[in-house]
Amino acid sequence: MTNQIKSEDGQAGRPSSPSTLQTKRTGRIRERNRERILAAAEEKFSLHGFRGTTVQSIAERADLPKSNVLYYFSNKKLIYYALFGDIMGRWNAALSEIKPEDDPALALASFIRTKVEMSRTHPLTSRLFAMEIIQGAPLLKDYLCTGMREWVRGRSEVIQQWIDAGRMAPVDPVQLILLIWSSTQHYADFQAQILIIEDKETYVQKDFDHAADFLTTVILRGCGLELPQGSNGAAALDPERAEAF
Amino acid sequence: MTNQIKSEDGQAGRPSSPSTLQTKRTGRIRERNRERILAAAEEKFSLHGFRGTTVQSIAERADLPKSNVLYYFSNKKLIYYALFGDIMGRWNAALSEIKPEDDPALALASFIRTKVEMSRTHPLTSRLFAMEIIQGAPLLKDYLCTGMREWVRGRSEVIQQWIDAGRMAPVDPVQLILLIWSSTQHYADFQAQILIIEDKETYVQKDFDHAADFLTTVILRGCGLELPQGSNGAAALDPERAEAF
DNA sequence: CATTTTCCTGACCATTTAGTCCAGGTTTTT
DNA sequence: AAAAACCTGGACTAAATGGTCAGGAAAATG
Repeated sequence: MTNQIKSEDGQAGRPSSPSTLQTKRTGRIRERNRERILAAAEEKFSLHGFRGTTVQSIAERADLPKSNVLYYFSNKKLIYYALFGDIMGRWNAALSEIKPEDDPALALASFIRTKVEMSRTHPLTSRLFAMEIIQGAPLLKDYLCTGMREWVRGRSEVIQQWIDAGRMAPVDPVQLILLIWSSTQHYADFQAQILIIEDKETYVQKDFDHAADFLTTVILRGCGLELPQGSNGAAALDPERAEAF
Repeated sequence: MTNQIKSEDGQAGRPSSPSTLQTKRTGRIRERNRERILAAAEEKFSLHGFRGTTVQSIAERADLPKSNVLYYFSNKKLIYYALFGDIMGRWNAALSEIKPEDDPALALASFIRTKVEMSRTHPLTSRLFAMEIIQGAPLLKDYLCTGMREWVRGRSEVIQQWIDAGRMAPVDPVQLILLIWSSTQHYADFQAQILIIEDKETYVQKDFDHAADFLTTVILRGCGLELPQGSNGAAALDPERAEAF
């Protein structure tokens, strides 16, 4: 939440409101080009990692001369840093808090669905993050040590309370979070593999829905939970056979 | 830099039977150095990807001069290729077949456990594979198209038979395989993240056992399955509370 | 308008990298 | 002991890469 990786020139006045439109016209170009560079960088870094990506290739993708890229970001590392500043903020914003009084089934289902949706809408971000972690998180280590550890601790405490209250099966909360994390992340990170296995060219919305349904069904049932009738996520289970279990 | 890579599997240079001892003595050194180079390469490639890895760094890790590395593998790509040749073979060997007459619970539990175990014993391999997939599997594409697609198809057919026979809940078999794949793979690929979250320096055997127990419990239950009494994998569930579900 | 600020870029540089070549060396096999 | 296989330091090349910089173009400002 408040945790933001630094870098990223902070407020960077967006010319959004009509009042500031005139006063803050300076920087418009800067903003636009920054975005283009970061978008290109996300693509490249997520594909080849930090070392494997050249500034030149980012520049080409952004359709700018290399000099111009280095005018905005004085070196490669700064681009990388800036990217993660954006990313972690976006993630924190997307994943809502859970509270002890929430319904466990609904809360977990929502978590799963949001995460799958993020795999769909931001696959590059997901892969970039994965790359960074696989490489030992040299850059994110600090952030993870504070931000994410807190994040996980908070959620697992709530889950533990659900368990203590007998509202779900007693499973290790941290492991549960990891399970949801990995299984959802997978749809973005291992897209290539999945597409090959399923013999498809691309994912469509339906595929993600199907995946989310499946994960919700299995994981919730695995936690001794069931979605309230009519809730989203029960579609994966064939009602004919479902009652047998 | 005194630390060098263990030759790992050792099947190569070991004079196994007296009969082959004489005939295949030539090439012993070749074999040994090949192994060393490949082990070093696996480490480096899994850390920085293909582009991000230099031949020099591989040579240093293998404690050999660069000339020697290039004497064995005339270019970088050949090292990378050779690695995957080894890897896919090892994987296929490790993951046993499943048959319709097997017990679903036991078979899935075994699959999960083997896969977690592979995350423990071959984390580098796992990460290397992950990297390759994230990058779109430029090299593995062909293999995946034949080998892995077949592999998945075979397993999912068996799972489907289990479902049709009413021996487990009706879930999408392919999705189930993906779920097991991702959740187990995760312990190797995202090791850095997990260690940070759990505030540990390294994994120990116990951690992997715990993870395997958890996954077995949740996924099996998610499939409407239960391990026969006394089987491995039930330990994660507190028996006090277990009966409530 | 003139001037100041912001933006842009081609040319340039030092370093790294993959890969070649090879002559002379060592070790192993026969 | 000869032959075959293996090893290696170093010198070299051609391409690439990260990064610098001076000076010019465009835009904002007064």
